[in-house]
Amino acid sequence: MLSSGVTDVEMPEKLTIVDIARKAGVSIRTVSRVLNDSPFVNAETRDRIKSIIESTSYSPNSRARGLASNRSYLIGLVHDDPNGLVLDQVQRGIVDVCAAHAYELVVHPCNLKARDLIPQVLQFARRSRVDGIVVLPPVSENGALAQAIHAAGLPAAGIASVPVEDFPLMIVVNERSASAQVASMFYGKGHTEVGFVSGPLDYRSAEERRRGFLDAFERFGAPLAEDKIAEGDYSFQSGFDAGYQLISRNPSISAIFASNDRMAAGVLKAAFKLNRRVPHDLAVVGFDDSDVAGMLTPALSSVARPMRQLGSEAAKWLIDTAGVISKHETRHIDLQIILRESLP
Amino acid sequence: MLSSGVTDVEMPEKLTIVDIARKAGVSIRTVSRVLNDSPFVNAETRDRIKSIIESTSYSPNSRARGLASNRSYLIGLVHDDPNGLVLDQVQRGIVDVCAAHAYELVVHPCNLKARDLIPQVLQFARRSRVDGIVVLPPVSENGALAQAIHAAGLPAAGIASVPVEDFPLMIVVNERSASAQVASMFYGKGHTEVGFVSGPLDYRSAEERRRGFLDAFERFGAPLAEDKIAEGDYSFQSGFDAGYQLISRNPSISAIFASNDRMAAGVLKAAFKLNRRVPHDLAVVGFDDSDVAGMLTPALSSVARPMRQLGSEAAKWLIDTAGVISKHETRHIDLQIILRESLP
DNA sequence: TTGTATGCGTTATCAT
DNA sequence: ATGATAACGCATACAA
Repeated sequence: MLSSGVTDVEMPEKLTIVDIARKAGVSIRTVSRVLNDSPFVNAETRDRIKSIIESTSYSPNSRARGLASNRSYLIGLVHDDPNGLVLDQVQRGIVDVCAAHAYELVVHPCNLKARDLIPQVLQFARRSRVDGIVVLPPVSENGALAQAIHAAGLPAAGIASVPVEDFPLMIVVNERSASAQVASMFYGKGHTEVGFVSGPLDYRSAEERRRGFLDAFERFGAPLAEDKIAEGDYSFQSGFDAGYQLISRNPSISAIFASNDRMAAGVLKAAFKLNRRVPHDLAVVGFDDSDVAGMLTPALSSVARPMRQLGSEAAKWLIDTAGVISKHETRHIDLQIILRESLP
Repeated sequence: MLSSGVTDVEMPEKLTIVDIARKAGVSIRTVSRVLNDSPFVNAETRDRIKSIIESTSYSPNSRARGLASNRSYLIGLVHDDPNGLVLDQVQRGIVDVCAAHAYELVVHPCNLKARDLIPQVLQFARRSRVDGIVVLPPVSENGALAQAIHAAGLPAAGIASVPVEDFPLMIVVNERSASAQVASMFYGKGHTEVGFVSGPLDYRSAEERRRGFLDAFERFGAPLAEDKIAEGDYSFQSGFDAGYQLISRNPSISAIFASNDRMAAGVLKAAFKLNRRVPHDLAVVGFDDSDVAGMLTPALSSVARPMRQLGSEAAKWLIDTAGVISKHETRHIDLQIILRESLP
């Protein structure tokens, strides 16, 4: 079976549970007990076996394990184009937890706009036989997908800005309230004439951020006029266009909140073109606290989501419940605004 | 075995090869042949079985498959902190290929500076039993790790700026020559007084980029003086410091090449602080063509690596060779410079 | 507390 | 061209 290629040197022969059992002079059943932390093992026996396992580089074959126990020890991650920083952080958060439980992380980048998104994701789950999946926004906002996942009996943790039914674990990132906080900061610092760059309104996150910000200003008795609101599509260019429009049409504007960092970067550029100095003439705040925030000139203040922690939480829940889901659970996460140069 | 939790609705019963065999009125051996594209099957029988598989949502259990064939159908990705864009692109590139071959991608973010990096990576490979791994820079630059991986008999594809021995497939990204191209562009556009911001010289990539750029200017007969070279650590702040120093000490400088986009962003900021207009007074070029490049003001020209394609190539090789490595192979990849506003 | 034996869903050897 | 059947490495019902 093994190849005879040139690289096929004496690679350490694969040990099995049988080898360990023989070395320890016990049956494989006992070794299995030790591997699975069964309490019904003589302490001394357990220690002996454990030390043997330590000294050899034995690692139980998770495929065999999964085959016997009907689990895969795999967690899936389904996402589409979050900014890179988010992706890295989430993955690390998940792996942090996985490593401690001998689980692995399988990733499935997908295309939110694809017609066959749902069958694709389901097929991924079937093929890989992951024990559960973590779904990131904006994919997580797709209710039909969540429903399909649920119907397939696949444990899933959704991370989104609003509760999405059908996710057994729903981690709701409180973007609306964070956006309201941005409004408060603006208002508190004396910005009464402000602009808002919305994301595409078919994204729930965009809607949340919008409502949070606009409603707050209404409560302050200073609702934004139509011409102080622009809709972008989360792209840099759309942010530039929106910013350019807002600023040139409303010379009195002293602050702009953009629904993500990309668009905020576009606003900064528009301000530059229009000779507005940030933050002197115009304060700007973005959303995501992505990689770029600190690299822009001026550095961008932004709303941060603790993605690594969220990844860990989701993974921990999936592993702990081990497929036995007794009831759905919703958690709410509050966000923090990272202040940099663009909002003094 | 199955839980009785509330979510445990009628989930589509799992079909096995036995079910398919029965439906088709053949033995499982024949179904297995079809699944593995064996030529020794009657065309008609094959079609019948295939259509049955299509109509049911049967998907072979890769765990059982792996157990029997001693493969996992898993590809591992080992990396540490490339910029997020790189990560997403590489993962998509790998998954593109994996999906077509019923493989999955398992990720292992690690810490390059960790003392136990090597045992950690090896343990990851043992535990997950991946069939092969892709190692991204800068982790791939660690020769000792490559050696250990090789000694463990684990098929691996390394992506780095220089050939690293012991990687059966070595994809060398020609960063030196790309950097020389940047030098040529500078020189061709009349920039003779230029600055260079190097990465930390214990990174091979930093060394390559440095050599490429500096050597080129030597060949032009315009070698850079010491005070036109600064060393950063790939961070934004170090780029700012380096840029500030270079510009203030050398008022005549008309172009700066920074070894990555983060530092280039810092240079842009330094230029801004020192009232140099980019690109009018100062041209700037970065490296990575990361997410930020297009979002900076002015937009940053940068050297791009085709990470998605590289991911695909690496995965394809790992899957095609299927563990049977007859000889080591080295491929060279040329890069492209993406021109934006910062280099007119 | 420990061991025996069966089965998980495939692949692959050996028949036929 | 097709079919029994023994692995593969482990978990677990059942015995002891």
